[in-house]
Amino acid sequence: MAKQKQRLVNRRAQVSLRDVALRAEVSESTVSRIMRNQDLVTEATRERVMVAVRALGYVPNRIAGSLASLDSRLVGVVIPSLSNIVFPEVLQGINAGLAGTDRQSVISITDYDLDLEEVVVRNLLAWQPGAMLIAGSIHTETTRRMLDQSGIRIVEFMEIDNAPIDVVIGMSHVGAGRASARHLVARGYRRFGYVGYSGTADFRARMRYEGLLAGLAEAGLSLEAESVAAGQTSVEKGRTQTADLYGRAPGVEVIVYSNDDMAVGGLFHCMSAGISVPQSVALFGFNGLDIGRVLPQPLSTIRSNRFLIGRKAVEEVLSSASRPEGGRVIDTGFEIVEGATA
Amino acid sequence: MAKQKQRLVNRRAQVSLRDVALRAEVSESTVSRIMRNQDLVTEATRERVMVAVRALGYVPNRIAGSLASLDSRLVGVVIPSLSNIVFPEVLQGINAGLAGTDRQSVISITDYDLDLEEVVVRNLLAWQPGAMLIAGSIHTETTRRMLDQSGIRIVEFMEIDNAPIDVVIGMSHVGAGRASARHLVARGYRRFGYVGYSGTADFRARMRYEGLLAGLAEAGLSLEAESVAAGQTSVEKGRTQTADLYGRAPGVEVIVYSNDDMAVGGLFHCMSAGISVPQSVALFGFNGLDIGRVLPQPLSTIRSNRFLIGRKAVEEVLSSASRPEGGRVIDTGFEIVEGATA
DNA sequence: CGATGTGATGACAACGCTATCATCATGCGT
DNA sequence: ACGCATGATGATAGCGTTGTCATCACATCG
Repeated sequence: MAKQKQRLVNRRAQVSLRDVALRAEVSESTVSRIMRNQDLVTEATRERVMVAVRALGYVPNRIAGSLASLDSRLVGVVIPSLSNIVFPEVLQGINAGLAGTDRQSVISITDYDLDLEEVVVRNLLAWQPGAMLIAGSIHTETTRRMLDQSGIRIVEFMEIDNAPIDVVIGMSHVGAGRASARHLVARGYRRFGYVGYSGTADFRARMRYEGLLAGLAEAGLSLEAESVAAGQTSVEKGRTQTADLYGRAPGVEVIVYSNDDMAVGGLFHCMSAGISVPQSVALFGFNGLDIGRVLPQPLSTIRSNRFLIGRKAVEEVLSSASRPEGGRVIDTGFEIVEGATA
Repeated sequence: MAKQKQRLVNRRAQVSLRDVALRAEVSESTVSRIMRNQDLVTEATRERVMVAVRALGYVPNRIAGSLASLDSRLVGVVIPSLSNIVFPEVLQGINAGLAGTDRQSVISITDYDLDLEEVVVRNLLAWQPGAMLIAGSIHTETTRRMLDQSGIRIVEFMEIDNAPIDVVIGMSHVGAGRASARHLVARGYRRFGYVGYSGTADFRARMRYEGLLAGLAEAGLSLEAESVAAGQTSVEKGRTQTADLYGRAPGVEVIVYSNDDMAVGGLFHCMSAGISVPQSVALFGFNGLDIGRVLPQPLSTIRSNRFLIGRKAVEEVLSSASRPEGGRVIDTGFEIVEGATA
């Protein structure tokens, strides 16, 4: 006689496959097939089962399904922030790529903190995602190892300045910084200023900054002044830092910004302070945000394509379950937007 | 003799609890306890197990864990869009509320489509979330029933103009529309124009619009002209629709916008076209976005608090696992921002 | 007319954990 | 020395699905 263990309480709560099967007088297998739209089921049976499904308000349990099939149909997404508009834009691209598939994204935020990123990646990996999309290619050693050893597809997106674990998608930020310098030097500017925000956390902003310096150095130039704010990017900081920098170094001919947010703030400062742009001082941003295009004076900047990056990242992981030999680099490029501020 | 079924391939892939237990020469129970930080384990044993965990690179499988414990520790989030900045702002609040807890949000986008919302809610419910946060309180009958019958905590956020399933958090958009009208009438404006975007999809914009009409009616007034663009909100549309409306009805004294994006576009149009604001025409927005504050001319608008809405929504569902009797309405209010454009 | 598909359904063991109960030393009071 | 908490660990039955094979009723064909 088998020993019977009895639970104190019945842990089962929800309507399950079994309930539907009992009600429709078929096996659980049949209900399962119908719920997954597999064929091989008679129309009459399907109808009978669906009646039971509707009557009971049955909703399949994907947690159980994922465990049984060893496939969660989840895609992990890791981004540093939601307050910088570029990341929601990437998310839109990811969303567009996932639309119509049966995959679901799970998003986590790192606040530009590599240690938090490590925690977040571990927690996401625990959900057995089929792929992981992560912003940037600078991680802790442990994060890299976890991602690598997971065996799933990994896309590092935004910048392509470093070696990939699997695939990187984006543009060269060092290249963009250098391109800014060359472009502005070619237009005759010689006295440069820089306005940015806390350089330590945002590696891409730092890469652009370094590309800028390198580009200036090629022409035998360097920055005359810079003003960097702490914390996250904002239009307001662009405004205050521009006031600060231009007050200290009114001789600069052009100010290069870490990004468009800051540059827009700079333009607003100039408009308010009666500083003519680009005659008295020229302004140059980065990102190519929509807002820059519709300003009274269109912003001169470099456009990257965040939506495309997100969509291509998804396309890449959906295209194959295995990693390409030796990694892959997908350059989505960038484009100088002439504008009217430089 | 027991019949032995053999799988064609070994479906097991990952390092599991069993592997760790074997290596550390303890039972699976003990490893499980340690991974969940339960006490009752000797320090020596814990150390031995952790060595094995690290050696094997073991990552717990939350799908299996959730199934066994009947608790996914997931919070479903449903929003209409990522391209309207207010939703990422709510997400930030949600993220802040969830930080430090062991819950993880899962986000889905509806594109302002109630049928898609239904699909998305069903798919999210399949993940057995412990709570669901959903933008708006207008849903299909089926969506409402699914949410209601799920038994989990449901927060409908953004507007509080309708009856809750469980809890609603936000502000009255009809009230905000009416407040705009009263405020502007009190300031002496009589000839009103309206600029917005496709009213059918964004119910909140429509509520504000109707509140505006109601407020104007109180003063015996009505809209002299309106210009509504199709599709999603953008600064650019604000600009083009303003040009359209002001061209057709140059006599309007004030233009009320569906939101700040559009209003900023309107201001840019006026700046470019040399229309003095607010002398020739006044502009009034809605949302209280950061950008409005730092414009050369601060935007007059109504501020809502999206971050707060997100954070409070999370606090509410974390505070209790059961729904309050008869529902609950949490008003986060709104505030008229005087600005310089009206 | 029996062999042989073929299409529809059922049975049941995984999947990797957690909850629950069982077990087994120890220490302690009496 | 004995009974009994107490603390640490083990054994095992689920959790709600899916994958795989088995079964069974018919139709088809040479």
